[in-house]
Amino acid sequence: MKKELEKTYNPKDIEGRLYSKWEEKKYFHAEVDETKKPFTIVIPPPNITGKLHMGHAFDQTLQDILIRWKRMQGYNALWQPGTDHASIATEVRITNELKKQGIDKRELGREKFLEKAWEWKKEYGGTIVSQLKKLGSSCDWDRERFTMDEGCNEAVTEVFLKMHEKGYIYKGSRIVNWCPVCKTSISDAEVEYEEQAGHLWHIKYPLIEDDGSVSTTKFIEFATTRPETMLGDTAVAVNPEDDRYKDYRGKKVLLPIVNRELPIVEDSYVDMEFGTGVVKITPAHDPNDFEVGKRHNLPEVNILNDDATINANGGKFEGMDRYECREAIVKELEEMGLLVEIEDYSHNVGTHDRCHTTVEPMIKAQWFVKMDELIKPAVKAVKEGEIKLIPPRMDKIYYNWTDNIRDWCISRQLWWGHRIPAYYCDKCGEVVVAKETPAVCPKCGHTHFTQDPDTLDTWFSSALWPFETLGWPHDTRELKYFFPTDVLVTGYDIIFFWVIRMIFSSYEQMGTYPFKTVLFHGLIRDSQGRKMSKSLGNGIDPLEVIENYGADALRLTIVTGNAPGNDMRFYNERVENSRNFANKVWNASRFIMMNMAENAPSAIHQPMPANLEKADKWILSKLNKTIKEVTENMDKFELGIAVQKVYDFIWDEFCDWYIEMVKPRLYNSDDAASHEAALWTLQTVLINALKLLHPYMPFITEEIFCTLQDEEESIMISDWPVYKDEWNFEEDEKAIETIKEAVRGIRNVRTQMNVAPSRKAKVFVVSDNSEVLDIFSSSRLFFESLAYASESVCQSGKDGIADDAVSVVLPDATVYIPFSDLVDIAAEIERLTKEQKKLEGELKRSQNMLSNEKFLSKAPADKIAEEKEKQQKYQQTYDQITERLAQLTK
RNA sequence: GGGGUCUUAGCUCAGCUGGGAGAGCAUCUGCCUUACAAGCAGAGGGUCACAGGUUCGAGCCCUGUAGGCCCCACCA
Repeated sequence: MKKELEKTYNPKDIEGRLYSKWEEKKYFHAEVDETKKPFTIVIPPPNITGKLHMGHAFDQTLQDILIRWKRMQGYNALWQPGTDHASIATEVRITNELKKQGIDKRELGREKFLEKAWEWKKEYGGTIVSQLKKLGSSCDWDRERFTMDEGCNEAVTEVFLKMHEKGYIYKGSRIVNWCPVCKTSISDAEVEYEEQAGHLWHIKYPLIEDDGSVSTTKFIEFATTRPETMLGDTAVAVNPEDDRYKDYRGKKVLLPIVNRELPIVEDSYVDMEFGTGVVKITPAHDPNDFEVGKRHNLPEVNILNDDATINANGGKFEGMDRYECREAIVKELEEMGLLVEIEDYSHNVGTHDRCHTTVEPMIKAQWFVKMDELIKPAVKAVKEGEIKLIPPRMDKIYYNWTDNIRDWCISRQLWWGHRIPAYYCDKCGEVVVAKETPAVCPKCGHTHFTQDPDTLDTWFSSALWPFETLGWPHDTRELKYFFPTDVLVTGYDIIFFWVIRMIFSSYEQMGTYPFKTVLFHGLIRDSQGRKMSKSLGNGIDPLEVIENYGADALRLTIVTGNAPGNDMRFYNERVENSRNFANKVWNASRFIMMNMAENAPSAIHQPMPANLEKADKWILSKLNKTIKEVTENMDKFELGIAVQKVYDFIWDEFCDWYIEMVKPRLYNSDDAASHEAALWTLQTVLINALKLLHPYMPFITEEIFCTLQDEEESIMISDWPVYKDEWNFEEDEKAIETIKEAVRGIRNVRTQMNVAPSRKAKVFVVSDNSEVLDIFSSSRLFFESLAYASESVCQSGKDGIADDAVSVVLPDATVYIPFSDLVDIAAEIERLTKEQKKLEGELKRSQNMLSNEKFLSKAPADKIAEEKEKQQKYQQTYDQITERLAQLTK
């Protein structure tokens, strides 16, 4: 039974229904099948705290396009989905929720807190998944994973143990970035630098004379942006080359307020050009000073509590907030006459990327991953092309990071996360790294242990994502079959956080790469090119876009006109255009269905009719080329170019030309064979075009496909079109192009002359070439309708054509349209002269090239042939115009 | 300081291995032509930032200049 499409395209009516159908039919599900080639993508797991944003939409669309395309090509396509526990983001969120209920996290205690967190995860963790589904994502939801599920925990523990054994994981007291609000250390990658207006306080410390007295005349002056850290100063430093301070060598200064004697040390770290060339050294609260302290054996005085208030080492300032203390100290120094000046100073301040609190460098005992050895295979993989980054410029960004790699701080002072599998003997403090609490201390034989309270950086578990989701550390069939994966799609903003860490983790644990290709995309920005952010309130909600325009329109917008790795500006006009295209496809399909006979079997499975007409062959040939090119572009991940070609083919060639060409045949059922041929072609081309479009616009293509031919279950499991030799019709392509050229010329002339569209005119096609005449006469039916002709006459001479007829000159024919009442010979001459001038220029360019011996000897043969052909066309057209002008001026 | 990247039509952007500059939106003109006014037909609009170089040939490759953006490191 023939079904019908709704009169108007309404995405809301179809999208939800089709997605449910796909899920029910298990089209997204992939099972190990040795007879088929696998194609695997693992999802960048969205945070469970997350709400769908444009970044997800970008990610998801690209992945879904690839997965759907490969599935249609016959691959066993698995898109492995899951979500991320996002330790800090989630913990902060839950802590705040509790606070609203008047519950303090610490008072609640770890166990109760985790219970709440899991409850929260259960309730909200599914939100993001249901939102991803709205985009049409064909993930294998049966295989959904969570970075903190049992399997992932097993994987994490396994990796921690192995790496600890190899010495890649160690515990050490180092300067770490400390967030005083989240009260945890964070990795270097999580620090975001912000330009902030601040001050440079010029301060001086008095010199201590040889006799031990404090000088009232000699001072060492320097500048600092953080005066409160003077409480932790344990030296001042100068450059050993700096002659200005050669008399101060080996001497001491007095730290005011605290009254501690500080040595003057010499260290090449000090930049002589900056300020006075003196730096105060606070080893416990500055990474550089920490290094200086190590070199000179300076004491480390920690002055801060975990919430960035001053601790007991700050003496009378104890309990003050760091900024409060800053003011108090400056005031006191001023009173003592030790404050030289205050200078406005803008500088970069490190902040926590999650809460934007200014981080404090602090010395803490933390767990680290030693990077120097681990990173080596990851560098090699990209250098030798085992892993391909797209676009290629990402290589350099990648190396820029790997070349400057530092050890990775992986411990977090949080509760929501994978707990570090390290146990401390309650008696002797011995550290045992193990899967479970050890029974007996290997050192002292004690039997009570306390587990390390810290959890691991979220990215520690995400780094294992490509293989832990497939069952590792167990040797599963899935792992053997689907791993290594094929493509990773993600934004360039997490190349350091995630991509690199997955690569080195995979080489370390699996001995091979995690994916062959990484397809990077950029950021989606607002219409003014600004980053979308909560504070600016300029974010565009993808769900709202879907609501207004449909998921297909959103997807098309995201992929159109974007080259890999580039940012894109997003605004509604672009989505509107996509929606209009969807509407175009819808209506063209509706038109074709309207012309199909009731109860007639769809033509798709009929063999190609023997009596295809020129126009039919032309569009088939065009389709054939489009199939070839689109597939090639997709093979190279040039999705923006590929979809543009599908768009142009459907709108320009198929809708604007072919459908218009066949209308007379459809409306006239006298010639049944011609009618059938047109219908067969319309359906064949439509179905194939829909298939090409399906990865980009899954819903609308499915709806049309199923309505058009209900014997097929779904377009998403149909075969991807392939180039067919029997669809290649070079001659017919050329013939139709000639007619198109004539039609365009006629329309053009009519517009210029202000001829009402309703006014039809007789058209004469004159040519010496009988083949050309044949083309026009055999295409008479549609040529006349497209060219607003009342009738068309093909002839070899000018018999019967008024001398003052308007002419459209083609390379091998001239079309005459007699408009006795509209003719303005002067205007006609002007128009033709203009055209002639244009051609003259083209001819000149062509002739110059062809008379250039170097071009002839060096250019490839096909380029030369192409140019010769062009020149011939120009010459023919030029000659005819000349002749025509001679007639008119006679 | 190190690295990356961009500069193409009024706007937003494509332009694949070098071979006569494209799209969408906007503008102008004419059309409700029985698939589509979310449409159709036509038009205008670009020294491809600038200066050199390589090449028979450069928007594309190389060097430099100017301006914009991004990332990394961070100097107190």
